[in-house]
Amino acid sequence: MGRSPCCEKEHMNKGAWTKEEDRRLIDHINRHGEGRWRSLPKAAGLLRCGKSCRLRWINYLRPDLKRGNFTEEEDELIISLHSILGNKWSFIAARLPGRTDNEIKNYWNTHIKRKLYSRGIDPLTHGPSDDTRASKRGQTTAEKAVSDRVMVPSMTGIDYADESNASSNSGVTTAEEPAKENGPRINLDLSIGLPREDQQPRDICFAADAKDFDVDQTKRQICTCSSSTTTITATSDSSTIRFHIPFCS
DNA sequence: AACTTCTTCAACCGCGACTTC
DNA sequence: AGAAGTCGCGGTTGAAGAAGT
Repeated sequence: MGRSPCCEKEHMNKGAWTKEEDRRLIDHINRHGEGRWRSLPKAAGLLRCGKSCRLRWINYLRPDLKRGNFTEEEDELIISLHSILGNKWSFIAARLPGRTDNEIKNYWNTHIKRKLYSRGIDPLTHGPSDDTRASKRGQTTAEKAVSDRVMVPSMTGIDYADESNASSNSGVTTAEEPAKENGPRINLDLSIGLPREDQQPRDICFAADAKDFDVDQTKRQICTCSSSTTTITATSDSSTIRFHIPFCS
């Protein structure tokens, strides 16, 4: 069967964008808005793949982008978000207005990693630096395990409180923690979504997959929030992960 | 000045998730 | 139900400029 290519590779421009291409893309999006990336290149008269147009707009041309150096506050925010979220650059970017996931990812790899090493902190585990564990490039098994197994609510403005284990990421067991292999393996597989049309305003959906984690089925529920915030807690014998969710009015 | 090595970051690629039909 | 289309994410690449020799 196979997937059809995202675009015709032949007769397509690749590499750096020219000023004229940028102008056409900006002009088209200003007139028609974002989206419909697949058909955009033809409509805008660009010999580019739709994906390439989307990336160029999101990472470089969007008017709300904040160009320039990262501030010390942004550095620290990225570090603390990364300690919770791992390489979930899009989630991290959602908390830094004007910054893109690609920009943060590059900044992490070129600046922050080095900064953390100089502080004696392992950027992968956010624990004490241990050169024997840290790979020189790419994601370790542990890091991948964390990012693979914790699905973070796709809303901005979410605070995470982890009461499980102050020294570990969200109390999640990882491939490099075989000693805990026999303990409860946490795979909350949480998802929190915006309310559907047929739900009451300010409702949120909370679903926990109980495959690997003994979640009380009563917690699989739709929680109605009557105040400006609500807290959802999932616990096992050894761990608690709490999502504290402020709502926008 | 010429060459090499290092650093940065825009852009590409592959894949999974989601949507549409 | 499932195939096809589309979007978005995260890892990786490579060109360009900076720094070092």
